[in-house]
Amino acid sequence: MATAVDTEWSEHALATLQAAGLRRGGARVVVVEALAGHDCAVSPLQLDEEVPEVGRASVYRTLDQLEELGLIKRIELTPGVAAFERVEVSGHHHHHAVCRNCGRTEAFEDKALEREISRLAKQASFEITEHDVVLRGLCPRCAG
Amino acid sequence: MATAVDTEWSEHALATLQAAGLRRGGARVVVVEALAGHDCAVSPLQLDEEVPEVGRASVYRTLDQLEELGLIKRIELTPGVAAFERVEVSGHHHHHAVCRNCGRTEAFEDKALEREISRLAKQASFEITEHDVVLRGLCPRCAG
DNA sequence: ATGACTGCAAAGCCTTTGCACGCAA
DNA sequence: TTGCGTGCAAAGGCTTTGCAGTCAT
Repeated sequence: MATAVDTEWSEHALATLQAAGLRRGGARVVVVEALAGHDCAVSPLQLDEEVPEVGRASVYRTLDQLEELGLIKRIELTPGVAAFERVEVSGHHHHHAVCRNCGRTEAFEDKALEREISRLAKQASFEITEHDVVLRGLCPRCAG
Repeated sequence: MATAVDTEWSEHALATLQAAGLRRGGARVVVVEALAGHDCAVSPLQLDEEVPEVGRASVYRTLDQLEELGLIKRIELTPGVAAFERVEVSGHHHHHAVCRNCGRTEAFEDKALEREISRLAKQASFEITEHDVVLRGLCPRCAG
């Protein structure tokens, strides 16, 4: 998980937007690049603070479009607060543990878990395309 | 999974509320009984419609208290819409598949999945007490 | 030139809060 | 009797929508 800006993703995202017939508008590009700098979930309002030059409505509109195109994924780690994460082209992804006291999160990956989930996805009557796993409890600091 | 009212749960819930020093107020009892009649997630507004005699604020307040006491669990199946489910004393529970087109949900249980999750919970640095798994995709009807 | 894109401000929705009355204990 | 519990209405917070000007193509 790189801490640097994910240029591979942002280029892919901008290309996909373009392929979908959307213009490379200023606000759109700025939001995509802001997202490229986050390795984990960001809320729309956080993002809006990071890019004061972009109107809040445009941040929300861009997030909608990116989600629609499968470039980002929506998750809700804290009740009532939406958050978005990049979807890597590789399919590589992680899940989260969230502290119910302070909201701190920890990301984790697990192959065995993914295997069970693919198995379930296949046996479900739905055509499953994504999944979320969230573990909740107390972080080391809050558990004292 | 019974389709009848879960009186075991509602009695346990009312007893727990009482043990927590809360009074057996009219609105509280009505909301608990309404919850006892749902086997899967219900939203606060749905619940409020079912019990017109109870003020909306009381529905929300009661849900907060029940969640606080671990008698119900909050999940978000649809973006921006909270939903609550009873927590069975037995610990027995299910997860959900949600249609991203029509919102229809399907509940499922899986022992192997639960095993993987307990394993992860143990190895995490957090003290994990609960977890959610949501599968998303298209239901048979929407997948056509 | 043309219509998509943007920012701003207003409107919407769900949820929470304030307050005075009513009821459980 | 006491103060918790409740309903109503107002306030809050996040998100969406309308509209007129601007910019990408």
